[in-house]
Amino acid sequence: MKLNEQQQKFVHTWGTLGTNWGINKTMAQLHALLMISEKPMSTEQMMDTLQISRGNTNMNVRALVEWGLASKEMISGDRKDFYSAKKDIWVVARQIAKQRRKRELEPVIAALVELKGGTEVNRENEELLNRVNDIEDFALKVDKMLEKFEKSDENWFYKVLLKLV
Amino acid sequence: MKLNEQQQKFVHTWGTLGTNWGINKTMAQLHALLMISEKPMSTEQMMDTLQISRGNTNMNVRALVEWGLASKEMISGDRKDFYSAKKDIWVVARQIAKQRRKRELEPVIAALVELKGGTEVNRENEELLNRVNDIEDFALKVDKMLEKFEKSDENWFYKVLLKLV
DNA sequence: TTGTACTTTCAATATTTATCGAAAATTAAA
DNA sequence: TTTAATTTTCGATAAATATTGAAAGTACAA
Repeated sequence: MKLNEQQQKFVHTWGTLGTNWGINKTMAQLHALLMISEKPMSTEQMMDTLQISRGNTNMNVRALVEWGLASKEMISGDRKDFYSAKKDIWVVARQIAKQRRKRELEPVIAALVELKGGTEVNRENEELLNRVNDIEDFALKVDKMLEKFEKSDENWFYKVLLKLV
Repeated sequence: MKLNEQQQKFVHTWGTLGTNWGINKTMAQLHALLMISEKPMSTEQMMDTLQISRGNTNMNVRALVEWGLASKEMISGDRKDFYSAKKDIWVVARQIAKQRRKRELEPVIAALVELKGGTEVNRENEELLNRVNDIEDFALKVDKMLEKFEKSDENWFYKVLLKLV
């Protein structure tokens, strides 16, 4: 697939954004590419278009599948695997929220709970316990919110926004 | 400042968390340390406690100040600079939201707007324009939400949560 | 089976990011 | 001023992360 100038810019921009969000460039660029491609793409096509290696393509496209942002497709009459992306940004946002909750929030909550369990309540640990309690409380709230978001739709989000603003 | 076992664990945990959130380990550990310290700390004390170099300490403590997560304090009779952290987790969360909005969201919105501006509306770019519009729309909504969050307090957040869940 | 098209793995390499430590710059007391 | 204490900068180095490319693995048609 040969990209025109605007399409290249988009892929590039999305790649940079990914970097800022802790997603690696290749993964984000593959995602961008699949989002603007009308047909599912093969590994070869993706390698060609983005000028990256086979291994890199394979690893990152599978990461996308694991994140629920792309899916493997079979095209009859062809032995290759093809991939396409979820194009609905709300679905994408929810999948990302899900991953981040799992990877960034849950471990902290677990760690804080464990920390509290082993901490003696005395003058020396007072400040520590205050901090841990506050953070845990906050983390649990954010966790709940994300959980809700994961299960909701665009319409819900829009309503919430109206209430807030 | 000599940390007891629990305090060390806390600093360590917060450091790991920071890493997952794209904040470097030292910055997060310094923040944790200042959060559980009852008194403001000097560069020396922080270096000692965390076993890190002067340069590293200086750079990261200044990053904390820049993020609004710590502040410089003068202690009369001492020439050194001392630092202390915001201890209210709500304040901390809001400051982080502010930074992330500025660094991760605003550049995307700008890039998308620019991209749209230079894109010819034709069959070839149809998919691209759809994606860009959707993403822009979503990004603007999130941006609004974060903006609101930045200006609100714990109580507001709690109310919102009640409505949602 | 065997050969072929395709996918996956992984050690080597490159790139990016964080950290150190010593020199330079700044600040404030003498 | 001069001097000493302290902070900041920055090139060198280390650590972490991403990417390559070739070899190994898999699946499927003949």
